[in-house]
Amino acid sequence: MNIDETLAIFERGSDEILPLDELKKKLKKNKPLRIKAGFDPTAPDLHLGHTVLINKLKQLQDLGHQILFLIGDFTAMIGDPTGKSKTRPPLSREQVQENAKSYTKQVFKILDKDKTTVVFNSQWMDKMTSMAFIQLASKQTVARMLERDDFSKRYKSGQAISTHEFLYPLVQGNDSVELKSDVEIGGTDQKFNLLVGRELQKQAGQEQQVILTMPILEGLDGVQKMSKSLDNYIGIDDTPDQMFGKIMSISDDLMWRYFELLSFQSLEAIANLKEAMAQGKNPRDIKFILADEIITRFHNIDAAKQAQQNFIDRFSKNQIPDEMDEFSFKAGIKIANLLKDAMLCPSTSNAYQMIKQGGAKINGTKITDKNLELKTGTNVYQVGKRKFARVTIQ
RNA sequence: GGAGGGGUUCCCGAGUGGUCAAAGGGAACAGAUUGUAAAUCUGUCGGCUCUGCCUUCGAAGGUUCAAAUCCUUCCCCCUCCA
Repeated sequence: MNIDETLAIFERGSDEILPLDELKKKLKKNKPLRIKAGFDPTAPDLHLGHTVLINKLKQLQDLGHQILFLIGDFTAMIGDPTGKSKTRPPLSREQVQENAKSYTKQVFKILDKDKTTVVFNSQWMDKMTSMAFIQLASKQTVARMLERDDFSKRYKSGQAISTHEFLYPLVQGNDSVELKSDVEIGGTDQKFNLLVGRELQKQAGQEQQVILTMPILEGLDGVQKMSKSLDNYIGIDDTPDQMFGKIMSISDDLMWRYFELLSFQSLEAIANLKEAMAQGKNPRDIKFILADEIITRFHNIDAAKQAQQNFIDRFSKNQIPDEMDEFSFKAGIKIANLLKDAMLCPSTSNAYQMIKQGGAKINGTKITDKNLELKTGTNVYQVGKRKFARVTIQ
């Protein structure tokens, strides 16, 4: 494989490679590159947003480069301010370690475990003296820190920035010095932090790392980035049915974004699908294709087919799902309390509203009377289109 | 250290003694429509033993028949000056 071909793999789907010439130089040495990617062990459940980056690591790993998978257990205790409009609450050491364990386990569904070097930045940060830490802090000015987009936004809009948040980019940059990384990969929101790594390596007299940024994947809402805390994510541990449902719920525009960043189909194939939609093909069917590919990747093709069938049965044919939570109550319970206790409504007030609006059903029949006397037996209770529970009245 | 501004229901943000469970927007939820999409329209959007009752407006006290609104103390945030 020649350098141009290799470069194409680096570039595919990436947002920026800075500076590109340096990457070419590094590749010309014909040695495996040390490729660093850092992760905060804050969200123990990986989602498709993370996989955009991990897929890239996998591609580079397959080219024979060395992946340095850095778990920011030390930095997690600072709480990365990147992309946050608020100070992030720091995690305890116990939480961090637990998260890190589950993190790596999931990552190795994609990366080759034997070829990946996992490191924790507490390995060197715990040993750093306060003197060394202050020296590290002296390597960057406040004005430079405030250049960072999210810091300056928060500063201008009058939101709090704690001093320790300034340390985050420095620690991350210092990690690059410790690891002598050739390339660091991160999301576009990490650009500033990645550049600090270059800066610190230069000051340490090292060859500077090249930075490669990957686009941030939008969550199901299509606006904010996919994240667990915003509950707009598709987890790689989600069941096939969950994945299918979530993928189908995204907007048509977002579907193309997902194709671009998550599909392994060629750009040409994706262009053909777009053309087909313009010709009148139902966008729903194209979404099916996307859902199939992703579910096949994390489960298998049979699961994908089954999920699709379940989806069609459930929604297109308006059937109720086979599996749902089951509850049992004593006779005499009021309908509103039942809906609340069966987790179908967050409160009895809300339950009354749902009944009033015709959103509550028993076996598909609308509940119209809020004082309805419930007969004993087992029935399917439903609120809205997707919340079901099998309830037994004793 | 000094001066000033501010903390309102999930978020933003009105509200300066009663008509305030608190305007408006966003998000969310339900209904209609549909491709369980988007857009649109309608409604809801603190809790409960639900045609009524109870609890909220940074925290704790106080004044008052009555407080998100006034007073006191405390906590937190921001701006300018040093």
